[in-house]
Amino acid sequence: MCKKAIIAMSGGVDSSVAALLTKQKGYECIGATMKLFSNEDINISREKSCCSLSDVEDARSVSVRLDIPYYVFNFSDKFEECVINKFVSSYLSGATPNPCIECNKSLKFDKMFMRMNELGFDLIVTGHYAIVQKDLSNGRYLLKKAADKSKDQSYVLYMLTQEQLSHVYFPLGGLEKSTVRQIAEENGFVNAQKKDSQDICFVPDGDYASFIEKHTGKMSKPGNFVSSDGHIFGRHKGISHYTIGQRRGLGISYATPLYVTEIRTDTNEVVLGNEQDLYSDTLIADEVNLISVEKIDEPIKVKAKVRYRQVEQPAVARQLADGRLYVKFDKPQRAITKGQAVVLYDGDTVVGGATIVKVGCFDVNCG
RNA sequence: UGGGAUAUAGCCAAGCGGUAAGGCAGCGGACUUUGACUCCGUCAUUCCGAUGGUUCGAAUCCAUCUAUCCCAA
Repeated sequence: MCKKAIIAMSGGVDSSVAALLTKQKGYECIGATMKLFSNEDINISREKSCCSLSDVEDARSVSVRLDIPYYVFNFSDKFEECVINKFVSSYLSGATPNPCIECNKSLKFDKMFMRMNELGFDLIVTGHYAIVQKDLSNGRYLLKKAADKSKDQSYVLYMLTQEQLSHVYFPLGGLEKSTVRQIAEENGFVNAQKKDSQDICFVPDGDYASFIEKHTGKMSKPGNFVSSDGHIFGRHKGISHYTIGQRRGLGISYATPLYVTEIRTDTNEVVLGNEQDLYSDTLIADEVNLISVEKIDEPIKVKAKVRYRQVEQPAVARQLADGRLYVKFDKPQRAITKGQAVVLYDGDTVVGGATIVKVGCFDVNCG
């Protein structure tokens, strides 16, 4: 019997080609774009966000060409609740969130799954560059890096559960990006040459700090830039304007480049220091999701990365008694940041990941 | 108003008679489905505090003025 797939179509070239490939595979397909927020609300042009009118038009155009039904699902309430609110509160608490991961977790692979079940479909298909495989030895579904390592998106998919993995399909996992564009070209897709998306979709002008001010209705609160030994460099624009490791936009002239090394919410201070002050080798992360293993009883050697587009670094990981993840890198890493995700790899396989909550150079003895 | 010192781009700063380094900040771009980092480009078109002078030629030497700082009063 033929599988029924919902293609999550953003309007971009990747998900469009994913739809084509899924259809070619003989699945019964429908295309769906998630309406995540109202563009009017955030006062942006139609061109640049992930579910703007023009994106919907592009997705619809491709769906027509593929002769598959096309729908727009309004998930804006959930998006506001799960992505935007978390994004804002994370920044206000001095952390740096990754909203794309949260969106994948709460929308693409959760809300969309509910819709999939309601409609009696079997699969969610997206244009992500990653590979899902079943480990025949233990029956677990594995998430692996894409063939095109420069486009690999397994990092932003670490939170997929076994249940979700058993119902997703990533047709682009084995393809090069250039091939995907070529396929789009050959099939006359309107978005074949459309630029890759970037920036936060609901903050297309990149000014997320202003977005937070508008969303909360409160102006960010200026405070002092200080050094670790208490010297005051000047005034900052408000904690949410900064992230660990940030260099540009500080507006402080100094003999050497200055970087944000610490954000102190209690005193509303932003600590600046040198490049070498940014390195630390240990972190603790919560909201753990493990994929290739059920749990980590004994410390395991892994490769780990603490941000998208970082080459994985050797580390030892283990779970603490409370379930949180403890990761110690062989070598100190630059600008490990609270709120970002740490993702563990065993070769090309994602072991699991979690949200960083504590960073430093320390040891944890209790198991 | 005795003595000493310094005045170079938004900030710091090299230059020591031969036609204005560099760093920071800023700006532009590349990279990127998060924020960053990084990389590339740009940033004093004969005003180098001002005015004169010496010299083929001065930011660099001289004089005066102005400003600021320090020490004495």
